[in-house]
Parts: sequence; C-alpha cells; structure tokens
Amino acid sequence: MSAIRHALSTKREDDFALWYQEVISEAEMAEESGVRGCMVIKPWGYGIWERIQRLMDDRIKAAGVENCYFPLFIPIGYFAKEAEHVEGFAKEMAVVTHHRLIAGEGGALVPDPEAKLEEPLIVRPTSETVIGAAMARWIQSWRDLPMLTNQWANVVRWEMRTRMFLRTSEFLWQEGHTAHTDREGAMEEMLRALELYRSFAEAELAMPVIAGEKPENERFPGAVSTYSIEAMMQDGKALQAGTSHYLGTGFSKAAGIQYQDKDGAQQFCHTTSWGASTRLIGGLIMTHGDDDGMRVPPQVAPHQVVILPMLRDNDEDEALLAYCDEIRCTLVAQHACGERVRVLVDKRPGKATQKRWAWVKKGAPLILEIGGRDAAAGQVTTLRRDRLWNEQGKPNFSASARDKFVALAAAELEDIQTSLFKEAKARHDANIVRGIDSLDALSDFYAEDKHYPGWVELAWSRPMGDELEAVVKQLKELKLTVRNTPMGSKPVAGTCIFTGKPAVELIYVARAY
RNA sequence: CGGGGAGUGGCGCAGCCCGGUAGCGCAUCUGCUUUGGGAGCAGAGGGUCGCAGGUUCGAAUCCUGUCUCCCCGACCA
Repeated sequence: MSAIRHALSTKREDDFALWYQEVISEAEMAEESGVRGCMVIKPWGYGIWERIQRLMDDRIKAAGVENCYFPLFIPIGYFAKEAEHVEGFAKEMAVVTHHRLIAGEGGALVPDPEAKLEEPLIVRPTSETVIGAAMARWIQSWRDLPMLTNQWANVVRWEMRTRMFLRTSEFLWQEGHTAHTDREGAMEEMLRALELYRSFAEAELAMPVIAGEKPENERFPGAVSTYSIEAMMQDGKALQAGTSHYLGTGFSKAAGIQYQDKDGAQQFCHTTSWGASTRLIGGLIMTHGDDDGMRVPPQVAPHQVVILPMLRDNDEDEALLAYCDEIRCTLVAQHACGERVRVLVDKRPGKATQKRWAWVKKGAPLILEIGGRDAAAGQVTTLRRDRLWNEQGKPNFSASARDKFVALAAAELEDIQTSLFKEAKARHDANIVRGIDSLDALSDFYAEDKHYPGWVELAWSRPMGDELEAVVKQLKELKLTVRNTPMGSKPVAGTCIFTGKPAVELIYVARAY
C-alpha cells in the first residue's frame, strides 16, 4: 500500500479503461461533444496535436512531399470504381443527400425534398479516390513522376464503437498519396513513410514501436500490401499508430492515373498512401500516462516549463511576477531539442498548489513553483513530472540557484524526453514474450490473469487465403490478432504453431485496440 | 447493430421501487483567519432532473419514443 495521494482517483492497474478516460478528462485534453463518436479537442490536447503536426510536417516536407487540400465531400461515384475499396468502407460512410432544410411537423427542421442532391456526396473516410482523380489530371508524362502529395485533414468513419482519440467518428490526420512509374519506386516511398513514422514515434513521441508488414487479412481495402507501426500500451495491448500502403496499380486503373513512358507507351502508375492520426495522442496517453495523469514528452509538450508564482494577493506579487518573467525570458532564449524552450508563466489568480496539480495532471514536463523567498535568494524550486514523488511519498521538489537551473534547463528537458523513452522501451522489451511453441501454450499464456499480458513473438509460415482465415479464427477465440512481421525479419527456423509447416518469418501476436 | 448500465447546478452523486413543485460532496463567490506546499471556519449564489410525447389535479419519479455516454460482443486501414 502506498501512502502517496495520487492526483487521479483511478489507478491504471485497477481499471485501465476508466483510468484512460479520467486522464483525458482531468488533463483537459478532450471532452464529449453530444454528437455520436465526435469529441471536442481542448487547448491542451489540441496543442499536443499542433506539435505533432509541426514536427511531422517538417519531416514530410523534408522528404520532398508537398501539401495540398482536397474537398471534404466526395461524389459517391468515385467510390464505386475500386471494388475492394468500396467493400471495405461502404458500411461506415456518412452520406450527404440534401442541401437545404425546411420547417416540418411541429416546427422541427427537416431536409427539403425539393433540395435532394442529384448525386449523393460522401463525407471522406480517406481520399484515395478524389486524389486519384486529381492525379489522373496532373500526370501525363514520366517526367511528372514521382508525384508526392500530402494533406492534413479531417475524415469521418461511422464506427460502431468509439473511444476518445483511439477511434472517433471524425478524426484528424495527415494522408500522404504518391504516384510512381514502377513498383520499386512506390515500394521505396511506402517504406520511407513507414520509417518516417517509426522514427517520429520514437524520437518525438518517445513511444517505442515495431514497424513491419501487416498480414493479408489486415490490409487496407484495395492495397497490395500494408505496413504499420505498432506500439505497446501499458495494459499490454497493441495500438496501430501509423500505416503505409503499397496500392499497386489498382487505384490507378480505377481513376485513370496514366503516364507516357520514355518509349511513348501508356503505363499505369504505382501508387502509395500513408496516414497517421489523432490516435497518436491516445498512444501517448497509454504509453506515458501514470496514476497522476498525463506525462507529455517535451518534444510535443505545448508548454515545456510551467512557472507558478506563489501569489499572495498583496503588494509583493508584482515583484514576484517580475522575477518569474525574468526566468521565462532567460529560458526562452535557450534551445532544447533544436527549438526554443516553450515556457508559460501561469499568472491566473489562485493558489499555486491548486494550479500545480492541474499541471501535473496535464503532464507539463517541468513545473516551477516560485515564491518570495526564491525571488529573494535568486533560486527556483522545480518539480520534474517524470520524477514526481520522493522516497517519503511527497512531491519531489528540488531547489537550485536560478542561473544554474537556467543553464541546465534545456539539458534537463532533453533528459526527460530520453527518460520517458527509456522507461517505455524497457516496458515494451520486457513484455514481448518469446519461446511459445504451441497453440496451447499461447492459449495458456493469455489465459493467465496478468495485468500486462504483452505481446508474443512467434515464427509462422505466412499462411494466405483460407489457411490464414483459419488462423485468424483460432486467434480470435483468444481475442488475439496478428500485428505485423517486423522489418528485416530474417529467415527463421522452426515450425509454425498454426499450420505445422516450416516457419518463414516472425510475427507479433497481441490483443489490440 | 445485439446484451447490460447510465444521463439530476461546473464535476461527482443521492432521490425514482411506494408520483406531492430538488438534496449532498467537491468546485465557485463573499468575509475572517491561515498559508513554502493538495488550508480552516462562517455565509451566499447556481439546477424547469438528456430531449419529445403520454398518463395524472400534480411527474426527476409511471408509460412510450428518441439522442448521448460507459462496459461486453459483433464491426473496424
């Protein structure tokens, strides 16, 4: 039993799902909107998303990809062109059928029957079709290739069951769409995007992931192959945190994306698409959150340092605020992780203690509580969010001279970033189990009532078609899914526990969000 | 979409079975005291009980419909 009085009322180990919701609520990241499956993203949550956008956008542009923007509405006819794609998305699309309302029975507004659209519009669930139509116009020659585009947008998928950030009806994302002369060029681009996600997740989000290829049954509708990054949450479940697809020529044939090659012959382009969404924020919460709320890695924290003046509502406040502002000014002149340090002086009236717990729950990396004595002595009192409690179970404050603190602040932020990654990486590595050599052993492993069941690494024979369906069915009974085959998986020895055939590659099996 | 639970001041809840015009805790505001670490006391303000119908002299409470949320399942790049 711990004497620590945590900031949240629910502990991870008691009820992970409830804990997750409490973090989102208490950290003021998002709230319900009253519209099914849709959330309001509040300033702290949106600020994290803006950081993700900025850092990822820099990487996307550095890879030579250009941003553009396509319409929210897609003519329904565009979807009918790629059969597998329609099949995969048809059941979860929002459809616009009218463009005007009139007063109906009892004064309620109803769609005006006179204002019915000739052709219904789909609210985009993803933009392959509409971007494909544009590429068909934009591409004529091999000189136009590769064409590398990306858009930041919202999309809508009418999911049956929604969870904040993890699966919402509307979500925010980026979707990259590229066209190439041949398979090799497209595969290279698809893998470049995958590596971008892997590197971004680990460096910026401090979230260890495994990049690899999804099995056939988990492919994006219409894709030839689908790759993902998979992150391990603190309850041991897997979260698909980014996907990259090689689409072959299927979408090109559907949309007429053709080019004339050097020999003057018409060829279909090989295309890719890749996306990462606000789901990453759910991943951040379940990777770094603790029993006191969120812990935001400094790279994506809207405010890296929050200064709380201990205001007394008397005539000493002015001098205290001036002292805090001096600290802010010297801090913002520093660079951490290659950018200016982001600092907030929280000048709102109220007790520093109350504001402290609010910022602890939000997960600001460094919290400074500055009182009159600190100002008089030229000191600062700091609290590191990733080392919140001392051995006595009290908030782990440390005092240091102002100049010394300022000189080391950037390094400390970088250390927090590194520490969060190390902590997550250690948990990730510790919860990947190897050596399970039969279906019964797999069943036993997940039957145990473990808090962190983790993932199982297996060698399998890469079954396809009906054989794969049989495996998926077996796994489903254990509530398990095949996550991916890690990149660079070398040929493996042994026998596939599902098919009994010689194993050819590694896979990860886990429960998943 | 199937099964279960829930919607009552900003937040968390009681009241509902057995209809009689709304209560508690936290938060907020005011005052006093206190205050280098998640303050105390006293007082005050704030809700047509998710929404729409129905039954009734009277509905938070009973009935019907509907929306939203949570859990389990189905579904899901």
